[in-house]
Amino acid sequence: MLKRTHRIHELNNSLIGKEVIVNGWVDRIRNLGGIIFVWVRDRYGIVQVLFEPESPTYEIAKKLSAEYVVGVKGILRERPREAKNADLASGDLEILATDLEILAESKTPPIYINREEGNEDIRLKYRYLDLRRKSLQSNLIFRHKLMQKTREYFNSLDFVEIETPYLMKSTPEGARNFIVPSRIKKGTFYALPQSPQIFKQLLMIAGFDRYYQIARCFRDEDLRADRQPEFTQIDVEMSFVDQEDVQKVIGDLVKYLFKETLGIDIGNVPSMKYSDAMELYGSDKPDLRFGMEMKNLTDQIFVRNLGFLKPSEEEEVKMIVVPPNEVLSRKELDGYAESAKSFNLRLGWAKFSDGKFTGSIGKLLTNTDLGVKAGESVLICTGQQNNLNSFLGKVRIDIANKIKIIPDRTFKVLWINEFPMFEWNEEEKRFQAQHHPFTMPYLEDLANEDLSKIRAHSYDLVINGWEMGSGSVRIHTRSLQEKIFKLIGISEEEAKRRFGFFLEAFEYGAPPHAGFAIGVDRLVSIMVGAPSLREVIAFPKTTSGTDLMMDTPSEVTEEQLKELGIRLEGNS
RNA sequence: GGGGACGUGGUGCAGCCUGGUUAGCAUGCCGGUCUGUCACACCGGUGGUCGCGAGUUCGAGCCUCGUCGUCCCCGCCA
Repeated sequence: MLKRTHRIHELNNSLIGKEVIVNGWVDRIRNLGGIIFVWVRDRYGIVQVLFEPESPTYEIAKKLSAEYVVGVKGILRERPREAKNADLASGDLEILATDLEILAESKTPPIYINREEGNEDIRLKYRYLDLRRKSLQSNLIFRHKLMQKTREYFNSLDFVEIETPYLMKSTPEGARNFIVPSRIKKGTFYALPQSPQIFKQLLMIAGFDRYYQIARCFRDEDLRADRQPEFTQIDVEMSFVDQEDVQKVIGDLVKYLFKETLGIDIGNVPSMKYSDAMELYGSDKPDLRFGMEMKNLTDQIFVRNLGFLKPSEEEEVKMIVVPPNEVLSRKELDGYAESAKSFNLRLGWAKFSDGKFTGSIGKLLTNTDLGVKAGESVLICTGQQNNLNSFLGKVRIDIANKIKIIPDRTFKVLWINEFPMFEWNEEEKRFQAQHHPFTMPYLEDLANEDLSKIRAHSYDLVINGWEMGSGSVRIHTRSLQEKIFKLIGISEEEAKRRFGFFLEAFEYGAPPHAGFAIGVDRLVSIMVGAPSLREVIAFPKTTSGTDLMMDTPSEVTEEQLKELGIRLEGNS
């Protein structure tokens, strides 16, 4: 075998005149009749190889086709001045072939390796070919670098990386678990972890003090562009710390990662209260790359005269101001008013130009009340607070996308603090933990009769409108943990049955602790500008949770089922 | 669970609204000409169960219904 002497990026001017061997895949062939140019590609780059008719390799070279694997021996030389290619890193050089070995042939590939096109189902079916593409390779290499920098960062702060089990116990609340049947104890099941939450808390109780892990997590829920059934988290837990300490460590990590991988200084990460985020942006993950914050007009006198927009006692009135643009048509603005109705909201709009307002509520407005600039439009919406916030929050983002005011390659990172401890589950008619039931509530709020008013020491990291991770201060006493279980309707017996070991652990000296977890897939996606998580995962699943390459999930044999003591319903 | 978009030679798309003769374009692939190309060029050729099933019709890639798959969204995802 012609074994390589150099990887392609290592070829440079100092090697001109020397004999080199490269290994790689045939990327492109240009056969000019008398002379054949072949681009050979490896992980590091592309180099042009030249086959001349006089060479004994010429006849072999004629057999080459796309994606053949080759070893090429030849003399590295400078290209003639007029034949240099500035688009190629090795464009000043070429290899004059003296020997060629075909290491593997290839069928005509079903996707083009060197073009950014192709339907995703075919790309996923032939993922090993898709992964030959530059964009995917650089995404995965970026991801590798980010994980290495993460380890470097935590190691330097005396964190210990500890693995936790993938076969564990089903947890209450939250996402559906993937279930794994036990063969040895028929009729019983493991669950794959939604996160290593309980284990990392136990590690704190064990005294490890500072733990991290780059951990796989599993959630059996419906998928989206930003959700895979298995995903990776940078999981962190610390003892003898408060919220600020954790945010400092994580904030510095994110800052370090941006600096080390992209060379971007994101500055220190600012904080915002959950209630402010909802009030200003209608979202607990606000995108701060652009303005258009919501303005609350409820207490302004003039809204009493806004006709159908006049608020009732329990309603609010909010406005967003849209910068001058040529994009938003009357029809589109009317469209927002129309969709507002389906959320039990009332919306009117007007554009300010030539000193007056035009539009659905133009006649009702004066600029002494609003103070907008020429060319700006306003959308004013009235209704029940929660609906109003989430609706206008979505409209804000929708409009910003349409009028293209969201800057590219900009990263706005922030903390959202003081989340509500509980949220109402309408289906089950009970409160449940908004973060998870191990979260420390604000103790001064606990006396509150209205559970929705109790704040939690939980916090999210948000980048550009994406939830990038979340964490909390944890409960570390049995009595408080039991109290929280009770509040969310987990009975004492159930708590004991499912978490007895955990509650017991609190009785043997549990230190105050807090932690966080960052979604690696999302972080990498946003940093490389990938439109979907599938672009930063080597072997992702489709939105229906299947792997098109392996064709799984798939059936198992009768024998396998029998061993597990499982019988399928129906005739399958 | 619900809504929407898409499914046509190996690949990417057009054709569907308004049903009618050999399903078109690009690229790939095969053959030929060509000694400085770089998405080489030029000439010739090859390649299609129009996702699958049913229905309407004299006739379906096109209309209808169902079904499967991919993608996006809502629910869901502590």
